[in-house]
Amino acid sequence: MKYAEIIVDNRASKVDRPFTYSLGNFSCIAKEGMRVIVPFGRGNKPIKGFIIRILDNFTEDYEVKVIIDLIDTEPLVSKEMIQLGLWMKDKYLSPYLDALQQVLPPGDYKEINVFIELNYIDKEYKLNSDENKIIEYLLTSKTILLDELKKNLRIANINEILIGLKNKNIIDIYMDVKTTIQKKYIKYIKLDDSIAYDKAIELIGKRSTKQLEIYEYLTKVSEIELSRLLEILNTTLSTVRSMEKKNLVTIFQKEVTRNPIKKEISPYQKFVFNEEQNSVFYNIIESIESNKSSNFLIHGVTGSGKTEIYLQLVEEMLKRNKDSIILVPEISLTPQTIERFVGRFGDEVAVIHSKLSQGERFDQWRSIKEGKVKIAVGARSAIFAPFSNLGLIVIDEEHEDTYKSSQNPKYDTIEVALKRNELENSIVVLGSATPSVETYYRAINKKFVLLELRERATKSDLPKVSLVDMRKELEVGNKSIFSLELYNELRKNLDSGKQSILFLNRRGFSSFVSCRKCGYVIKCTNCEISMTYHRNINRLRCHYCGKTEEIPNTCPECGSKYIKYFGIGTERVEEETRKLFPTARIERMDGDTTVAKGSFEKILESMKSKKIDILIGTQMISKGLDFPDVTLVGIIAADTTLNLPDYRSPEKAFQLITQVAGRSGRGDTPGKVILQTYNPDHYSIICSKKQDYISFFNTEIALRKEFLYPPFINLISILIYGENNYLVKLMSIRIYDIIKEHTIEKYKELYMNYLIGPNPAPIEKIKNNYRWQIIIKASDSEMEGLKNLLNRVCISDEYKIKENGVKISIDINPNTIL
DNA sequence: AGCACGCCGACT
DNA sequence: GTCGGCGTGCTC
Repeated sequence: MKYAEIIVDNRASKVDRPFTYSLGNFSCIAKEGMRVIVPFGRGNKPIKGFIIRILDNFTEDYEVKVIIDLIDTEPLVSKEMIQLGLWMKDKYLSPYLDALQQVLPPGDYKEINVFIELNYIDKEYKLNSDENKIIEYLLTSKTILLDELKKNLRIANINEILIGLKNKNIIDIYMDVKTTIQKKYIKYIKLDDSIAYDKAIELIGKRSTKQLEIYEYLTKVSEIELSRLLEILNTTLSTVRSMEKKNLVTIFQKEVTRNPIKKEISPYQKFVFNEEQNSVFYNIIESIESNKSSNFLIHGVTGSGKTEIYLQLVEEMLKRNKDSIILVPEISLTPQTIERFVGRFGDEVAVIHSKLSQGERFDQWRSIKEGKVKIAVGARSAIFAPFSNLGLIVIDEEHEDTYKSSQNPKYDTIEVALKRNELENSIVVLGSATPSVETYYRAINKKFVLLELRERATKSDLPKVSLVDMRKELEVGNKSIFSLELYNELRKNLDSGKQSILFLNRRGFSSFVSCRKCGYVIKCTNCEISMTYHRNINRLRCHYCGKTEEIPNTCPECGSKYIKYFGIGTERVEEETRKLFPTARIERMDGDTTVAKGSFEKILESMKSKKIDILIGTQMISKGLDFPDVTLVGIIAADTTLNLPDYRSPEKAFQLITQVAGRSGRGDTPGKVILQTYNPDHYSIICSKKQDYISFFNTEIALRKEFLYPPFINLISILIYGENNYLVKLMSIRIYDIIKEHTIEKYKELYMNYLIGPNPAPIEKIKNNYRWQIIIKASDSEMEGLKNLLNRVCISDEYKIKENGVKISIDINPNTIL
């Protein structure tokens, strides 16, 4: 008799722990990763559960119950992936269910159905009576739900028999997910053909030219999508409606198949490496061949050809019959990277991105699990691609903060990759032009093999960056958002037919609205965040909760009329640019102009085909874009990121400037970057002007060491939030007191200020939730004990401090502490 | 989260 | 006496 630790399907935090059950008759066939039905609670209600561990014996002094049934015939995921999930649970203090969700098939794993399909009948093999019953049942219809088979046949140990049949290739067992998405319909229009031509013309009448136009058009095409008809003939629904009333046309619904339209991707040719690329590539290959499980950091300047190295590494993996995972920050941000992988490897690639529907997502997952593809390209979650023979994990632009999850489990993709590596013996390759301070520090300390690419692949020079002190511009009377130098360069570029990019890290028209008399700043009532003026809707908008508001004529505080807009956003940049260069073709790309599906790709396409002279955008345009004719990048204001109250903001500013600057001069013509700032003396600005990563790193790492920030220490952020500020504060104080009581003796001597708070978070309120924050600094060796304490205080509520409606979010080494 | 148990007040 | 209100505590 064996036993199993089972995670039960119940979201309540009180039951988010393993329960031990006896496996009874299923002892021999039950495996980790299978789903079961167990009796739970006093009423022994049957619920679904998931086996995380099999135990050979059981010695605790409580009674165990016996599982009712085994749902699966084989595990949903491998043992390694379950290990990975459990590791995340511990590492990031997340609930079991959330951690396991990541490694389980996408969608609701409880809704996965197992199907049995008849394959062929082997005449040589003699079926026993149970087997015969199953085959006979399968003959009635080819595919049967496992559940149905169990219910109708009532054969003891049916799972075992089925596996036997599967091994003899007589049946197929596979899984599929119930798609809960409703079908999508689109309105179509066609002529009612029971009305003859003459009769129809009479009904339309002589004055209705539009109706006649529609009628004539429909005789030609027979049927068409309603919205397309309106667009083509430039007419409105009311015209169509009046025709419908006369029974001239019929409007009907047609189901849309959700096949994502696959853009025709042209093959991407292999490039010959330059000397640097070659040495980096062989360095990695040698390490694979000598079977040293190793981790690498490729630090290569923008445009140094990192992608080609990844591509050829993947090719090497294919030769060895090994699988590869390629992670990119966010799929829509780097369409060119995707095109290159699909262009080179075609059908071998599964692409996992956020726009996939549930069903499509499951299909991609299954093709990976079943070994139909060998390469997965995708955003963060693709790190959990269920390959069985993983050889390579590439994390491109490893410094990007999308690699840290902000939902439970709040995992860091790089750490997960390293763990997967450890479990599955593959290699990890990180790449960036501006590695995160943590990663570079680890590389220097030999945790990664550091590989450098100092030249651009095309031998073009890095763009020349010139710094403009905007305070001096103001002194000489230039109140515009463009410095004289930027204006002149833009003009020059327009005249010579080159493309330019203008970057500003804030959308909207102005950054805040304030009263000149009393200084009152208009803030969102839900979020305590200053609201941004958006000219296109002529309203104020909160960038946290999306709420919009009328612009007041007088100050709500003092009643004065001197309400004014301050700061600039991309909308304003666009307007000013159009004013200065009325003939230029200008496009804006930010969160507001790319909400519509496909609009992002559309703008990139017109940029590629040189239908845009000046592209204005937010950080959306800073990554991975490669347009050879862009020779000028203007950074309107480099300071917005710099001034945030977060220890990482100098790093973020440096990375952003370097990445944006890297868009310039990637072709034959040397590029130029104009960097406008009000802080020309800040080390972040100075280093990015010189494009000197190393000196930035040296300055930053010294500061981190002095003020005790990562990588020298771990940060734990405890965010307590809820709608009742009093209760939130009360609970924060209780949590703080308990932590202090348990740590003060040991920690106080080590660090002066290891426990910070409880304070209102820098953003005090988001979506009507008041937020309080406690920050703990702890060394690696102290983490274990501390997490244990936090688990007892904040999660299992051993100290009974929980208040109704107050929630806690714990983040280990968070991205930002806002 | 559910669900049973139990301790108290109102009622055919 | 007993029915049912909800507060409390447990779930392998």
